[in-house]
Amino acid sequence: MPELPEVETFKKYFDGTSLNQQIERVEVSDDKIIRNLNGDEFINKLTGRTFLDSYRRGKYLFARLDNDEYLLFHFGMTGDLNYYELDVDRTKYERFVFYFTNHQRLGFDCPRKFARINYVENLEAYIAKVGLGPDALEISWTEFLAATKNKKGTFKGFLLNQKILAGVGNLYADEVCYQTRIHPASQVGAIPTKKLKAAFEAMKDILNTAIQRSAYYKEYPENWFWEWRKEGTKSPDGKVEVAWEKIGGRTTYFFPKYQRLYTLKN
DNA sequence: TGTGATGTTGAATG
DNA sequence: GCATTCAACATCAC
Repeated sequence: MPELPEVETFKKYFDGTSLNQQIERVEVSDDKIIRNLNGDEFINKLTGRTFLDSYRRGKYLFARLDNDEYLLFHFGMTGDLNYYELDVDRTKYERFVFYFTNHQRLGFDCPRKFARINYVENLEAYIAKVGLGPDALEISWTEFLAATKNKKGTFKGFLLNQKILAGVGNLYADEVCYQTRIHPASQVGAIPTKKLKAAFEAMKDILNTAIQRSAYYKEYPENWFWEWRKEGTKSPDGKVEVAWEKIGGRTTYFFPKYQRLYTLKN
């Protein structure tokens, strides 16, 4: 689930449920995903604290505490938040849970344990250390264009590179390429500026549309990846069938010929 | 039963 | 230094 629109949806859920309530108790059932603290340290750091607000950058959600330090949620592939009151609503994959003073709880679920939780004392220093680029919804056209200069890598790899711009994942990257008819293996430096501009705008539009629909894919436009990104689908002009390859290290669906491959000379 | 999965990281390679 | 590829992470679902 969690690419930028999904994480933005988690942010809204978190903000709407878990702010301004004191954490009375913390329970850790598996501290594997907590990267820089063990279970007991995590419990000690969070007990008695209150979340005041949150900040999302790309796929990273930073929850600010009342001591001005942060708890970072990175959802990996299968992370999820679960706000509930009764035991019956606790899930099988809950890894830790905050019990608030209002008798509600916020559980963090993660079947695959690829999520990463970090206790962050200094937000700016942390972001700098990770090398996280500007948020995909915040990056300006000028910055975006500048980042493409002298790049020989694939366009798909460019979109997925969180150090260049943060938030685009595998599915949305494919959608940007598809809507703008750019072959995902195109070399970044070979794509005309006009095409890059179209991709930049498509990216913003796609992410915003997804956010408006709360990243709930069943409500996405009918011609989006949920429909075309599967075996046997025909391109809009009816001429080719969808193909897939590993590009930028990820399984990538695209329509050969329909999406133009730009390559640098020699 | 084997395979791949919406993500990141670090090592190895070119 | 840069780009790319691959394995690892841990588990589930098809």
